[in-house]
Amino acid sequence: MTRMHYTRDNMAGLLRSHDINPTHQRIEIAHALFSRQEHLSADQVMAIVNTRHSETSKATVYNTLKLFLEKGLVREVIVDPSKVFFDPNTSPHHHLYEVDSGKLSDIDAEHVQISGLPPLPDNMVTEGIDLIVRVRRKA
Amino acid sequence: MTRMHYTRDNMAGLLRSHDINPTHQRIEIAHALFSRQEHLSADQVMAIVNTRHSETSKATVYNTLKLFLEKGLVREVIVDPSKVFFDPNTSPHHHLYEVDSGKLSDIDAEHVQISGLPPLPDNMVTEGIDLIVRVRRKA
DNA sequence: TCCGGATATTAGACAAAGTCCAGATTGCCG
DNA sequence: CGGCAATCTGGACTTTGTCTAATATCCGGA
Repeated sequence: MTRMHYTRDNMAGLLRSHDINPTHQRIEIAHALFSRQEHLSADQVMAIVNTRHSETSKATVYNTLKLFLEKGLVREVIVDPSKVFFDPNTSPHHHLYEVDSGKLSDIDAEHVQISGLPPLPDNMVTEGIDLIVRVRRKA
Repeated sequence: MTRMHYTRDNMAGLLRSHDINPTHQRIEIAHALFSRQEHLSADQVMAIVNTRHSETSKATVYNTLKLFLEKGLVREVIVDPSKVFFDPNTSPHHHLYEVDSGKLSDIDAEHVQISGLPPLPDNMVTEGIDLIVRVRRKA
């Protein structure tokens, strides 16, 4: 996979390719997530987008992140009871969570094997498997 | 493992064995969790404990659940962004989460193998590995 | 028994994350 | 330009959880 530049223009294309109407606010929010390639909470996204002067309302940030989620542009990572993180990396991967610092990083799923899971009932489909390794700094 | 009765008297013993002073409120909260053997949120615990007449304050419910957590009597399950579940089953196991209904059930860890996780940095220790299988009812 | 300190509990104010709504803006198409 | 649909907005609201200062309970010793 070639390294690409996450310019605002490219964001517009990315949004369109996911069937999302690329408005100014949506482009800024996508840019915040993708240019950093980091896990961000809604709060953090709002702070980034509104650094210079307030441009985007809280409601829009939440609506947009939910929209991105539905359209498969980002993933939701639930590791901290107090806030949800949004992950611009949608390729299969797991997470490493440092409980004291709150730092969250990716674990490539490529070499991780999970076996022995019991079969699901017929009327159920797997939506996703989340593997979270919680670590702590040694005393 | 023999089936046991989760009487309030047995709860007192259980608390003592975990180095917890068995007060009336703590016994009631432990009883709510262990007699049901279910995943309960703080809200649900409070509702159960206060069914007949209000007996236990919100602060005490939260304090007590946090205490149980520290003492290793229960586990915390973070699957729903809006609330934390407390799990009286502390033996190694994973979770199955039905996203539409919010129903949460256990997956015994005995036959599940997870391999290929990358090594941790030297100064880190694993606190726990959470595996959550998210399922949805077929359309 | 009574006292004193340590431990627990409480009500209610507070904080943070997220939702909701009704009105204002924007952008597009004829 | 006029109108419609989609989007955005401020702000009120809800929910989950925390904090604090005051009160209650428990227990050991004199």
